[in-house]
Amino acid sequence: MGGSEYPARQRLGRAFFARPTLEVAPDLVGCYLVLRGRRRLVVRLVEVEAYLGVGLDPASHAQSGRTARNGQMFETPGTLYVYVSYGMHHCLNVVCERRGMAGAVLLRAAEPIEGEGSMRRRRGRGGLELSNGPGKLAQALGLDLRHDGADLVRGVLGVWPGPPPARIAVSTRVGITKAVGLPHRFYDPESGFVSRARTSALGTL
DNA sequence: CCATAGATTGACT
DNA sequence: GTCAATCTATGGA
Repeated sequence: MGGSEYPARQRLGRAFFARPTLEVAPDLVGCYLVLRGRRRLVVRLVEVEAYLGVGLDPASHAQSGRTARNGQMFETPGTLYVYVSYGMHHCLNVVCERRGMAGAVLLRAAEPIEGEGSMRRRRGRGGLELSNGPGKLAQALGLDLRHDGADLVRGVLGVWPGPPPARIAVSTRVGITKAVGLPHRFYDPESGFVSRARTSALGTL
């Protein structure tokens, strides 16, 4: 045990992320996101959304090709894509697909597992408000544009396998106005930290 | 150049 | 329930 493992097995490697975004997304639900800093922060991912590549997904930042903002979506799988939402919040995405092909999974909500005090200090509030939304999660972890491009396979931030949820619910994505019907949101229906808990699931995996 | 929408949140009626 | 905050990207004049 040398601090590179949480809780016991190895972190997810490049091959996990270098797959179609719609395969990676549901597999991330139940995984641990671990940040090694002054303190170790650990959260359990409970809600994610898939965003596809050029010409494949009108709601995706990559829909119309590469720009200054979305460049990381086209880069190495297993890296972090961070963007600023509504000019003030940060959102975290895990880059998928092979290099050159855009695709990313938005991390929408997670349960605090370790370092909750640190997260509460950053958020200025606690309970569900700690991390039950994409902007809240990024703020709780102290992640922003400086972390755009961070390597999840080798860096201080990583993803570890966790006990798989009993069920994974599928629904349409939250807060978009294009491609509203696509079933690209995946979450653990048993978690109270899921945002927009009232939205009804289309089914379960 | 100007207008507007947006993968959101928090404060307020 | 409504709405403002605040910045990027995009589309039209």
